[in-house]
Amino acid sequence: MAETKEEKNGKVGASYVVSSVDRAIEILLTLAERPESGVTELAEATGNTKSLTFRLLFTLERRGLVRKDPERRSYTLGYRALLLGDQSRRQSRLATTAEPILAELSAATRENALLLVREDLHSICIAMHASPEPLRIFAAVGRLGPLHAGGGPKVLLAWAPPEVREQVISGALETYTDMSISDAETLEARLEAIREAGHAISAGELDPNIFSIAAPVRDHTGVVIAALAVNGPTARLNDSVQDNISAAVLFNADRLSRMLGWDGDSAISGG
Amino acid sequence: MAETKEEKNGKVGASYVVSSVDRAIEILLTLAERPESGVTELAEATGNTKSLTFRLLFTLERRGLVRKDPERRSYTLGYRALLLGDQSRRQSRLATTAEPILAELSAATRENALLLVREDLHSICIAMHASPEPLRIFAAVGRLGPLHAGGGPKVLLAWAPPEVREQVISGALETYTDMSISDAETLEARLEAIREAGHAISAGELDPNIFSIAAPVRDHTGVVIAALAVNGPTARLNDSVQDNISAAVLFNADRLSRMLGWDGDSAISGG
DNA sequence: CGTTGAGTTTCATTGCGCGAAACCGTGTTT
DNA sequence: AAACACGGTTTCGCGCAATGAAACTCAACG
Repeated sequence: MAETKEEKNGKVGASYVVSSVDRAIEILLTLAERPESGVTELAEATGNTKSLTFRLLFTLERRGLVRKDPERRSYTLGYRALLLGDQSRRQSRLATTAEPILAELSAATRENALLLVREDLHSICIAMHASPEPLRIFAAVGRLGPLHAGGGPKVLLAWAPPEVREQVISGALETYTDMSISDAETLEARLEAIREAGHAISAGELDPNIFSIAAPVRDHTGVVIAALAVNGPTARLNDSVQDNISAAVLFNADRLSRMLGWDGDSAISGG
Repeated sequence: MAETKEEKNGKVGASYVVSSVDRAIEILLTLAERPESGVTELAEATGNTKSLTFRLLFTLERRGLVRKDPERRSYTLGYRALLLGDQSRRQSRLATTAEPILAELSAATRENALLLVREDLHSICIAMHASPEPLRIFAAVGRLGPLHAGGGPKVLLAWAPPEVREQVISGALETYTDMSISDAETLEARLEAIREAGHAISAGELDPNIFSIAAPVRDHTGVVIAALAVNGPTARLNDSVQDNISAAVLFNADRLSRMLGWDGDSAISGG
């Protein structure tokens, strides 16, 4: 293994990366965030030449991962991408098991219910059920986030292996709002508090108007593998609502853990 | 444009395709069908060398499109693929609009409800709602199928542009069961009948135990852009069920068309 | 009818993708 | 416990395929 993943040097991280493939993926991800882009626009966004961008799009289109708009002036993600997303979900025991729980949790709290996992030094939402309310937080499955801000992410970080915690804590703690934690010691203390309490409650860390309440999900070995979270507009949060949501999140996180084969004690904090 | 897509010659279809990207996509698609594959297995399945397969997987993993199993002996689609699938759906007006209709149609008929579109000479399912029954057809979004077999595909073909129809009809009509249409004239007659009736009913063409009832969906210009279909086990099909499902499919296909801005007459058959 | 800006195509050059083969580490057989 | 088998990983060097630059085409606009 050694340093297959030595990426100290910003974006260069070469080693075994096939660069054309990497650039193609970048185009797909760009297109995911910004549909209806043209060749030139994508070329600029990804920093590649027009010719290359054109050829990559051509390749992707042939496989159905990308689709030309009829009017022939822009590209969008193609229907074949649906297959990848769908199969990815099916292939994840965690995501499929969580689905009904997310539905119930969302119905009970009337807010978004999400399931997050950690991937390297990021959090990623792998499943979600949207709030029934007209005013709701927009969230998308598959998008990367930080580990040091927000309820779900902090839960993941609190129970992450020490070397991960250290890397995050000693790294640059990006601030998103003036509620974001930017100080290493504060963060460490908060994580300890979260482990103690068994869940995290945060508000305004990623966006001033969003709160999030989250609890850890364990696999059959007791390791924390995900965070079950509820988030919504802070406008709807008050003490009694907070207590209700906390209880629901804790209950359902525990239930999910047990569905995954865990039979330990909810109070343990090892990870 | 000219012959950018000249692929007469089987698999070679070169022109603007960046081959490493193409092979990477092939790995993703293989992984979609066959999770938990190892490097060697994938190398054999895709006909590439181990080294190349390894490098491509490495590249894909770095981007989260692929994920190593903890025990380090196999790969699975990664969580980042969820983003592509999800965003692809969101970006498709058709798919998002159809979602509630599929849910209702499935609930009303107690069978799978699907929405299919044509992509070149294939059909592809872009959205579906599964039957509530324990015995149900397994179907996956994003998978390619033929145009000449099955209810939905035949609807797509019936209203496809003439050149597409000709290509399919004059091509090799693969047979899946002994009910599959393998004869050009029979197919042509069936398509005409489908246009006449405004919907298609077929049974056992793709699989001996599956029936399918489908109707066309039109966009605001009146062009047929999709097929709304219900499929299920032939064991549950009888005359009255067939009538009910046909009515429900026709009604909902029309409703969907109108939600997409069509305001013409259901009886027209132009494409 | 010129101009602009997009997408497309050509071309030549060379960097990097690629296959072959050695290497390593783990689990299995004797 | 040594030998084996099998998958994943790494190295190496060749040659071609990926790439950037620039020409070209075509619509849209005025």
